[in-house]
Amino acid sequence: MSRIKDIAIEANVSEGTVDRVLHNRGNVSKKTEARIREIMERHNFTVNPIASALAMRQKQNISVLIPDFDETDLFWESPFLGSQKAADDVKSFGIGVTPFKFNQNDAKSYLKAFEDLLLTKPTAVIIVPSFLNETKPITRQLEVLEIPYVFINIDINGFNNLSYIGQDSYKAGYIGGKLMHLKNPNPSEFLIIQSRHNITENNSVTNRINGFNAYFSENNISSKSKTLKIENITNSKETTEKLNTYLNEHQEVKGIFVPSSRIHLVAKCLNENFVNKIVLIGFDDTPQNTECLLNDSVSFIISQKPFDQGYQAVRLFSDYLLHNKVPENKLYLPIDILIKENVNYNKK
Amino acid sequence: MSRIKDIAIEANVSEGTVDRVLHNRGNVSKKTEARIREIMERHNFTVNPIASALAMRQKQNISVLIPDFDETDLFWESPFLGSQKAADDVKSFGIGVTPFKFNQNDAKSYLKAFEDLLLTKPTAVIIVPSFLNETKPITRQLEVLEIPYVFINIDINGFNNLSYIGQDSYKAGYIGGKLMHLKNPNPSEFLIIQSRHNITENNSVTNRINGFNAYFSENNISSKSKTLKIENITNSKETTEKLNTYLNEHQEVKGIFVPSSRIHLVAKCLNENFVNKIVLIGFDDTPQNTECLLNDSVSFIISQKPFDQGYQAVRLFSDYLLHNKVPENKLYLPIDILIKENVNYNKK
DNA sequence: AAATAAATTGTGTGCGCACACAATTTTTTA
DNA sequence: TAAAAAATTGTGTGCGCACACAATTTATTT
Repeated sequence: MSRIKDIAIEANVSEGTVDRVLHNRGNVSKKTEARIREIMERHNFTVNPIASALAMRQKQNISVLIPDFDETDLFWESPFLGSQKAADDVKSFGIGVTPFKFNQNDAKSYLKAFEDLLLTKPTAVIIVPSFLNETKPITRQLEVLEIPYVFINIDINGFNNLSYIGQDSYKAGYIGGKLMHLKNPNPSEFLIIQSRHNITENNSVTNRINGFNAYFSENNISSKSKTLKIENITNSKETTEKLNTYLNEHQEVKGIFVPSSRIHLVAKCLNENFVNKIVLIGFDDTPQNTECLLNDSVSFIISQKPFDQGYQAVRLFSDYLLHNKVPENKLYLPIDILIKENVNYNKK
Repeated sequence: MSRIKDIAIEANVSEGTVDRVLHNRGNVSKKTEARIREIMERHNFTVNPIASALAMRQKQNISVLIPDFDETDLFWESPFLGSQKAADDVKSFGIGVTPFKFNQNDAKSYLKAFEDLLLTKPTAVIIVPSFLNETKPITRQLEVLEIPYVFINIDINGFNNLSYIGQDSYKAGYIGGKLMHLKNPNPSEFLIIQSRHNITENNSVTNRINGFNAYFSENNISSKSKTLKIENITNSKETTEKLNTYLNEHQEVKGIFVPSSRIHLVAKCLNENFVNKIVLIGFDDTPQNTECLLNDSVSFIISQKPFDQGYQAVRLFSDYLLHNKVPENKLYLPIDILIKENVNYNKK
């Protein structure tokens, strides 16, 4: 592998000159620049990233704008851990990764976290765009400063994000429909549960529901679905009451589809007599949901690989910042089908 | 992040001494060694792998002993590509990865490839132990030379391999049983197909079959399975004849389980009139098998993540060689359940 | 106690690159 | 044509570590 020194010798110039054309620093005559470029190309020259990283020392700084997590909702822990793992992988290349957390129920905290973030002068930003309106001014600022950004988990359009990393929600919902049908091959009725939370959150829930329903219509299956809204699904009393009341009144319901990570709440609130009769399908392998698979209260969990979202986003930026590698516009992660028997092999 | 220099200053010694204890080179009095170790631990010191790699220059050399692949059997392409990808990730750390391929039907080529491999003086070896008997002398040589080795894909016991990276075959077969049952909830009869090839190859096929059957017995499901041996499954004529003759004589068969990557051959040879009546479940998302999912001839493919096997093995050794990180004895990869709708998201 | 051997510790160089700064050459101006 | 300015090119240092080699201290022998 040829080094800057080798190129310099062959071009009959000093290493500094090669360095100049390499980094487009200018101040090189067109003639020698052309000569050097030719030699570099001929030798297929690439800088030794190791030596480069060592010389540069922590120059790149990736910031992550991500919802906070606690015991009641651990979902966002995974992307966070993923970004940490990736940070560990790339820290030797002089890339730092700094998380900035916000309350996903409070748009103001989103803006506030971004302010803090901006003060640290990041060279790239990873965003979970929980709030559509507030995301506009944020991305505008980044664009003015020429700081590239990607979205993870929530795929919103009309922005100049370098890439989106996450699930194809529609397809994931579609798979949910297929699995539900698999467990209930005969024409049946299914219940889709929505919570207030889902509405403000993002449109991936909507896409999942559309995908779920599309499976049945596209395949001419006469099964139908209805939607039950539970304002505050984290409130056990409300959920228990609404859910079981509905099911008592609609004995024809054979399955419940929860297009969010809250399937465990539904499983918990379900009356004993329904547990073995109704098929539950939900999203995201949080610890609580995993537990539901293991105790047989939930049949399938569709995972959107949250860990990988964080991990890949950081790696994507590393490649972009270090090697100018332009990523795909959409990086759809695998849609994992988790059951009791394979869920434990997916732990990180 | 503290450097060797910082440790040296605090311990009141030179950098060379710290270096000695760091690499266990000896020639350090117990007293100062203890002092240095204490300081390193307190500061949570780790060497800067970048600087380390730069100083060492390509000293580590990981060799991979892996079956060859061609158009008729692309399975081994994935682990190969995985190792290449990982090689790319770590090459800057001075780690080279060299593949050595053998014919998986020819034990001699296995030994021959190993001979070539040994001549390159590898510092670590990744092995697909296709041949049990021949693996013994191979590993013995490695042990004499104190070269660490791991197995991927095929989990054989009684060796001093640093780790095994691959699938839990039994569990994967068990999941195959569950999926088969899901598609055929009523008591049914299933057919398991074995080829001569499987026998010499490895015991993961056996484990998958055991797992498959275990699902039914453990859950008190009265479905039964029978085994059909097809000597040379790659021979279309033989396969077509044996398969359809059997099925004609056993109309009660509702599903076929192929515990190898050859499900596409079965799908191809299946008579028209059986295609929509019999559920097919197989392993490994090779291009041919993927095609079968997409054209609905196969219901489920269980993937053992062959790409990841190659990738993880190289990464595992990197961590081991560079940071002395001792790996798990068994690194079981996720068991992916692939269907028509999610198979394309798993492409690399 | 001096001489020798052994154990322990210190020093210097290079890995390939980035970047500040110095030196040189070329062009422009007076 | 000499002096000043601009353009171009060269030089040196440090990033943190590995490792060969040199220097020093301590233990052993005569």
